Amino acid sequence: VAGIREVAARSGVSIATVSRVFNGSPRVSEATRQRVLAGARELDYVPSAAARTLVRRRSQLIGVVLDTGGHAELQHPFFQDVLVGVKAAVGGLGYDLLLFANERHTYLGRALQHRVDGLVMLSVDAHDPDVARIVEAELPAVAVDLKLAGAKAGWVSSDNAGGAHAAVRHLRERGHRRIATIAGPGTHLPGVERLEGFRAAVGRIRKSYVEHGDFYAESGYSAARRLLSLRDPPTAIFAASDLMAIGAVQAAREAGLRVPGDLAVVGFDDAAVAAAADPPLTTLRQDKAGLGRAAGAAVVRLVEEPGAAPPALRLPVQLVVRGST
Amino acid sequence: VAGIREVAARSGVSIATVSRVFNGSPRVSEATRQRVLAGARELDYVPSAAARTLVRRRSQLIGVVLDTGGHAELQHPFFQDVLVGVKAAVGGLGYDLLLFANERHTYLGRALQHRVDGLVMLSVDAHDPDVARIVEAELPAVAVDLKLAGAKAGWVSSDNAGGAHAAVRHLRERGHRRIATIAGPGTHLPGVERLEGFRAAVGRIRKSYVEHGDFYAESGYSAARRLLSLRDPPTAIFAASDLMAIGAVQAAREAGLRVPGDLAVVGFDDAAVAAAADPPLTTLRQDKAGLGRAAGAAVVRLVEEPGAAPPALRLPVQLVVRGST
DNA sequence: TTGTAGGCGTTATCAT
DNA sequence: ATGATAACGCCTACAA
Repeated sequence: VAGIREVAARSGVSIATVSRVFNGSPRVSEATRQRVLAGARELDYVPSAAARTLVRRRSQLIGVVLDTGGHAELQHPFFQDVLVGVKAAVGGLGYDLLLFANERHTYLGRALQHRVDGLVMLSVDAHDPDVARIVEAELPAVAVDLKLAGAKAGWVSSDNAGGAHAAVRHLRERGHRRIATIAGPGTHLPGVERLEGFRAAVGRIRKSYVEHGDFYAESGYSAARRLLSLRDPPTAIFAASDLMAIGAVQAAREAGLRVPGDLAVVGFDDAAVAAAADPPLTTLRQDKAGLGRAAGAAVVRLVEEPGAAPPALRLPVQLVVRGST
Repeated sequence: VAGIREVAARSGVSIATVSRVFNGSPRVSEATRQRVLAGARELDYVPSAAARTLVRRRSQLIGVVLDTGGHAELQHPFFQDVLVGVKAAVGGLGYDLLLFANERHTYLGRALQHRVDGLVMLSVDAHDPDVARIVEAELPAVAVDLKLAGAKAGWVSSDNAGGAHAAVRHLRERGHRRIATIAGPGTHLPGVERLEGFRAAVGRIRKSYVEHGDFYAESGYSAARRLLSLRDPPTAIFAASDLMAIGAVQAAREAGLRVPGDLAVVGFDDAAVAAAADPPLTTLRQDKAGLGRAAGAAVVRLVEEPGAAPPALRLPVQLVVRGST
């Protein structure tokens, strides 16, 4: 609880000098610098972030928004891995993370309140008016899986369409012709793009071969049940997430089908469950931590480099063939 | 970017009055209150957290420490669920979370720098001298799975011993007599307590039936291989985590054993993988979000109520019987 | 009920 | 190279 004045007194200099030392100013003699540093250490002095923020108008904080009003919010394992990446990237660059928990204000309001230098948005609705406000305010912001675009706003995402394409190609090679998909919600970029990629890859497709889910297992289960009860059921299913794929496998089993014998299933994500599932899931691996690192590094660049171009980054995805196909 | 003075000017009052309005002071007439509120809304005014922190000496921030220097830090799925709980609890009470990412200082240093009101510690080493400093400093702190004890420091954890006991009882009922365990690291409370509970439940036990792992799958795999290569191998294994249990199942399989036919396996956590695994894992369900909520609510109580007693909380654990036993 | 003014702990400008 | 000192945006006695 020692302040700059105590340190100044103890080392026999003015507070201005102490401040200079802690800000790496070259205008300090090596002798005094050492003296100040020593005094500071003895008093366990640490500059107050609040005071600094007030005068510098920068907080060295990156805000993280992580809540979809509705569903299980940050429950999906995907977010944890991305968060790990964000943390690693911004931490290395001297920033800490502010995880908004208190829901009193709009995103912009909370950001301004804490004067965060930038924002990483992990699970927000594309049509949320709050998001638009952030872009307008030109607060540095990078979204994951959402095409934020603005002077200071960018995005990072996986190659969703390419992944879907690879899934279809893989299933084709395995001899499948009747390939259906359990797509994600049309409100999310991955949902949309994986479906588009799928469509482009299969060519003309009967409408009944496209079902929708919400990325969680339960929805994959019911979607698969609908697909399997068609008069001409698919022999392969491409699910837009591993959890939905697992739900689909379960539905297949209950219908007396063997996987991959009677039905092949491909997921997306390569979440931890994928490898442990029965059978181990063939899936498209996203570089989740990589997305996080990219997002984190990008906001910081946006914050620190005046003319930096907002990111519009696509990370590659990798087909991991396991037992479900 | 509007400050309190702009709002004051716009609504024709002094900044003191604006401040009173935003702090719920009763010494403001309803008329002016409305006028001020209106003005503030028009200007999108939000009080600066930095300025507030400076004068109030409280930040409305709860710090979260989440890194074990070594291993995959917050990689384990357990932490995500706990974090969800913490976020929900503190958010509802008007606090936000500060996730330390920048590793320049000690925990205490970072806490003081940001003037966080309290700390939730999710994955720290019991012997870390930094932790001791926090306790001494009497900064409100609650740890998960670590028996922090001090005037303002407490802890929450699951009923590890009870869970281990339930696992053994369950295996006994299934007819098993040769029961081994893959314990967690002796440096972590859950590792120690689950092993103690196991020992107490089985009575005398041959030393070779106790192996150690680090909670992750790979370590469970190798531990199980050692157990299965004994001249008198166990017919059942209690693993201190689901991931290790899954590793054990894999080892059994490679040894040509069927689960649960030749070898029964019980895990701990009920992580998402448990239900999806092959076979679905019998395990002890921890209320992970509950741990987080308890920790979050407890720190806030420690912060807001001067005489509050530090928590020393044990949450119940539930046996979930599935296909692996 | 409302306003004035000092201070919270720093940084940064101007002097010296 | 170092020292005064005015902000930074807000809260809170103390006055009115």
